[in-house]
Amino acid sequence: MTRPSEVTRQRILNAAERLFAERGYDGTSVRAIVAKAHVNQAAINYHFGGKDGLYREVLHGAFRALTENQLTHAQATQAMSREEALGEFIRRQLWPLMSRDELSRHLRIFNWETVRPTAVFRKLLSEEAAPFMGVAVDLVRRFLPEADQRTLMVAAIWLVGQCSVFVRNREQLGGPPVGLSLDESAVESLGRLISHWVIDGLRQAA
Amino acid sequence: MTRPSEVTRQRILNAAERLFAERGYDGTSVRAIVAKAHVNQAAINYHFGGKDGLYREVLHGAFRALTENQLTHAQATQAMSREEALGEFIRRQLWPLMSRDELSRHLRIFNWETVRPTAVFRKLLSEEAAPFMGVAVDLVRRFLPEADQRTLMVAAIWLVGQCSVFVRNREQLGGPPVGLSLDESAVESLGRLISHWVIDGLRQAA
DNA sequence: CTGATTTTCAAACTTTCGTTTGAAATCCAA
DNA sequence: TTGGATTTCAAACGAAAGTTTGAAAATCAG
Repeated sequence: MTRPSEVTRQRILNAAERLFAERGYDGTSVRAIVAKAHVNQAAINYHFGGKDGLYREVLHGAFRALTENQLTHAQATQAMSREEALGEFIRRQLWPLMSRDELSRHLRIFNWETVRPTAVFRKLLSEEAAPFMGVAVDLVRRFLPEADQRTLMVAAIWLVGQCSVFVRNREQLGGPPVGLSLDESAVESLGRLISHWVIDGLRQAA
Repeated sequence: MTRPSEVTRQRILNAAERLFAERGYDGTSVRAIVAKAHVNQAAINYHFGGKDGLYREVLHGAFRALTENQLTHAQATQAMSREEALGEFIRRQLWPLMSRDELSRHLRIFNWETVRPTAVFRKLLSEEAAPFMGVAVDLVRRFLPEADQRTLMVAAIWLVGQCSVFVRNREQLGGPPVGLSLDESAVESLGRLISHWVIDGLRQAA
């Protein structure tokens, strides 16, 4: 295990993550990656066994970072009231709107996968997404204590989706015909609005 | 204008729409399209001036069909109560879950554009999406008559996004760890749940 | 039917893709 | 320092991409 080779690996991973997030797997060429990473053409095949292996590694990294981010903050919300916890959850969902570059990048990679899931991604999801969904289920359960398993699951997915339309389309929302500004204070008020609607919706439903 | 050439055009458009929806622009080769359409390799360049021109045409067609579908049904909801109208809106948003193949295909093409918008798509959106958003704005205005322009717009986008998480991820939701069945009756009850939460959320907010 | 126009076709062209190759350079334990 | 292993490098390979070409076929007005 030599150290200098590790910086090459890391340079490739870093460049690849950015390009895969920006242009997707098909839209990213190996030559574009090695150019951005300032490494040799053959380095990808040497270190990762090919474009596929590199992508697999990037995907794993993004997934690890995202779940880690979610789960660490989930503990903090245990002590809050259900309304505070939900507001906090939604605010964190809106984080990518505020130039959280790394987070946004990881989400973007997932967005590509949403359109056309890779086998690798499907496996990753089915094996390791349970804790992530568990956080959302626990959250809605505090509003719907009597609901059955299926309703809880639907509510959890619904909750996760509340912000995604804003996060996913933030570029388009800025221009016509919407013209929604999304600076820091705008995102704050957006979070308040969504929290308000969601809390009232779930409260009544109980 | 000769008629036989029109069937070639149409065969190409049909095959291309399916493949672009399934695999995206980059993932679809000209050779795959002509094979599916049973036409000659050069036909795409002859009739559409290239892969780009063909994609442009497919995108326009999908957009036209979607807005048309939305606007014709919007008139029918004018006579309903605001709750009925909203329930109807949400039910229609869930349509693609129930094997509305053509609709699903058009939506899928848009989903690819959401990840990485084409210049063509951006132009299309900024010039022709206003009536579409208008329907949603009119709908939420009946719940929030006193709200300002920006709040209405946010609420409209929020409303449109209510179902997209289910529609967009329907493949993954079937498998672990979620295991959500989405047959006809399940989609019905899903629509009722979402309508319930949204109506209560907006009603309280007023 | 005739002749000009439109449309189809097989084949080849150019470029770009991911990958392979084998030698040169570098590294590190002994 | 030395010698074997690891890592880098420039170059080339074969496959697949989008496009072009020019002749053959089909079409339609007159």
